[in-house]
Amino acid sequence: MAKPTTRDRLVGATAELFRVSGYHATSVKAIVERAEAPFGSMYHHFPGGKEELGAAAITTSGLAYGDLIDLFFGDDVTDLVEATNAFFAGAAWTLTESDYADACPIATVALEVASTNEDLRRATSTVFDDWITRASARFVQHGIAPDQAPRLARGLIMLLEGAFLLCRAGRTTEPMADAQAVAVAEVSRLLA
Amino acid sequence: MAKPTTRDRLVGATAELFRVSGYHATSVKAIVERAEAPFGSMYHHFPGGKEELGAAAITTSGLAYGDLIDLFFGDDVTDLVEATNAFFAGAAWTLTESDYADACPIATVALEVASTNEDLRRATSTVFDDWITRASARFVQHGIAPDQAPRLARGLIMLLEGAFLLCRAGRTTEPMADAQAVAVAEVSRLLA
DNA sequence: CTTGTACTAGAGTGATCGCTCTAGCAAAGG
DNA sequence: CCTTTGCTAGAGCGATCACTCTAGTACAAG
Repeated sequence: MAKPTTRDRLVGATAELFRVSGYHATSVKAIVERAEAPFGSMYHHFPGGKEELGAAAITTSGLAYGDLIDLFFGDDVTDLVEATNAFFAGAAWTLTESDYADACPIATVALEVASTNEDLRRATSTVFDDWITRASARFVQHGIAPDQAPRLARGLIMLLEGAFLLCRAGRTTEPMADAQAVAVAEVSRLLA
Repeated sequence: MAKPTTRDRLVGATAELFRVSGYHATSVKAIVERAEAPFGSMYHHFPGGKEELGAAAITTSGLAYGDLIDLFFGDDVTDLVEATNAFFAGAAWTLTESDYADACPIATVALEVASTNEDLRRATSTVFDDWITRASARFVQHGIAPDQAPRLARGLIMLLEGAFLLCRAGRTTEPMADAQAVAVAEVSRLLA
């Protein structure tokens, strides 16, 4: 497989560092080192500096993460409850496999910039909206009433994000299991 | 009312800045300026520097925030569903009143330090555990089965934290209303 | 070939970071 | 009175921050 372009490596390295440490704890120097890119190249590809690169990383990694929604709730799903169980179980598995480092790619940054950087805040908001739109469509496809689907989508995402927070803070997957139980109950209720 | 001690003002100022900007975007200089404290006093009261002051701010503001649980789910509550509605409605009101700045006092910091600073991670974990313990006791008091209370407590906290994230990112309280609906459904289910 | 464009490469910039250090002040104990 | 203790006060430290600047390289167009 060919080596990705310098620009792609920069975006990828930024996304990885954002996920673990957030925006302000990630230095430009650390990004270019991880990306094995020269310092000057970063400001060539992203004249807007760290902020522009950060926005690209949020959007790219956020939308890529959204692909998991189509993966877990795709066309071949026959039982929405079962898919929901698999979705949360997968999140728990990823957490333990990565020693609680690999959770939501944008949540940390989203909270950091929500009140302090309007451009980055909008980038995170766009990603969340994308997830909700995609999940809603999938839920309708699998039997949820159209007027209830966005509520369910937001509910599951909020449970997942809250579970990521508690799991990472406590270094345990117990909250994820509880989130899964609440999510399944809600899905079942709206299917009935 | 008497002016709080320098130490208390430092902790309070740190907590306020953490809530809006998180750990790494909050500088020691900004803290002492907001606290109207001399620079040297900070290192007298907190020889461990920013990290020790940060841990104190997390613990103090976290436990104070937990008092809201006893406020909303206290002895005088007769209808747990109604109390749950009031709890989430109060969170939504606080968000709009503060222009989406005043949400969870420790969530941003918790995600920032979860994988990078073990002492601070433990401080955030202790706060979350305190909330869950207190909420569980209140839920049992109001009719939830003891073996289900911790799950419900975690569920509501995760919904609240997830809602804070989506509300702040999107500058809307719509997710909080959806979280409220899911929470009420879950409370009702476990009361039946 | 020459020229132009896209990109690589890293030394060097001022600003700000967390923190250390010394000096001085206020009140209590003898 | 004098000394001690707890705290105030801020100048100054090295390190690191995001970023700028100049120079060099690779390659396509003409």
